[in-house]
Amino acid sequence: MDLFVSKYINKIDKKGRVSLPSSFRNVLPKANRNEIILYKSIKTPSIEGCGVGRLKEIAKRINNLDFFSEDYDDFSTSIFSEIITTNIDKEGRFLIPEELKLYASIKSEAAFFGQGHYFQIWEPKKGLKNTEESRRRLLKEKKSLRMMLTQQK
Amino acid sequence: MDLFVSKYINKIDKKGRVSLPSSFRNVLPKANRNEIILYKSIKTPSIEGCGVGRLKEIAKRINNLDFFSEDYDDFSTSIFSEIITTNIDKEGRFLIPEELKLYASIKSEAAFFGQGHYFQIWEPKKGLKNTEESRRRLLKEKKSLRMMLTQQK
DNA sequence: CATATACCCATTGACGCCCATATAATCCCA
DNA sequence: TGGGATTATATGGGCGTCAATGGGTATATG
Repeated sequence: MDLFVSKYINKIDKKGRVSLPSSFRNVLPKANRNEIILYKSIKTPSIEGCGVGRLKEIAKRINNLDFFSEDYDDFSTSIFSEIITTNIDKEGRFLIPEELKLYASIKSEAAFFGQGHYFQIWEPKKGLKNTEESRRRLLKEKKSLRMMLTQQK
Repeated sequence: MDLFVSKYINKIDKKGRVSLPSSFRNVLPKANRNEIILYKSIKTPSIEGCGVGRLKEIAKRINNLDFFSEDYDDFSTSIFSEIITTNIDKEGRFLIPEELKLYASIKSEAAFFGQGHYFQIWEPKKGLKNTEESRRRLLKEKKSLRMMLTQQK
């Protein structure tokens, strides 16, 4: 499986280390399996992360925005200037930078949420609450969620 | 046969393992025959499952949504973070995650119901009851059922 | 020199792999 | 075509490996 899926809650130890879930590590290309990038989510108080390869994809997405719009500057500033690369140790752990932990209110535990081509890191309670709210919003339009899950190609 | 059909009731052993019915295993592509995805059914207290190929389809569809829209986040959160991949061992068994067992009230036995391109896993009694109710609902609209069953292509 | 970070080692529990058996389905040949 | 032989499926259990976690120590960096 080459997608970030499922959710995991891992502990942050005294040294600030936390294990990147094993299934997430396996999504990273074998070449750069010891490095990920992290940045503040634009829309939620969470951290987003992915392999370094995904940077190009993000750049493309932002490039597709209207160059002269306010959004363009806002997104490129918010994302690119805030990106932090982190190393993963031999045991599969990494350090969440203090600034990002503050942004996401993360203290002793980190909840990892698969998002397909990237993942999010939440303070566990906030993350679960966010999942519920997302689902509630979507269920208001049952048809679209069903379609997404059951449609045949 | 490349569809999930028929129903089976299998036991869950001490370790939590349960056999995926052989005919279901044969529906999975030989390439990814050792992995399936599971998620909570939207409309019923049951688990739905299918091969990983379907997940990639879903990923593609979500990826085509506007990256910066709220829908994008809602879909990827509700789907990717809720999906769980499980491995199938050499004997054709897999583990049903605790959270999903709770959701479906599954304890010692699991009932598998073929649903064509996917399948459902139920607590046996609930599953059979659901089948009856489904059929009863259909019979109330005999006309449409007749049409469905007798129509020639 | 002080703090932060990487590396190494250890522990625990969960999971995957292997082997075994009983029942059911299929085959195969006289 | 009957019936024994072979294969497949569902199920049980032992055991090694890996993931998550904790901690000691070396190293780097300012």
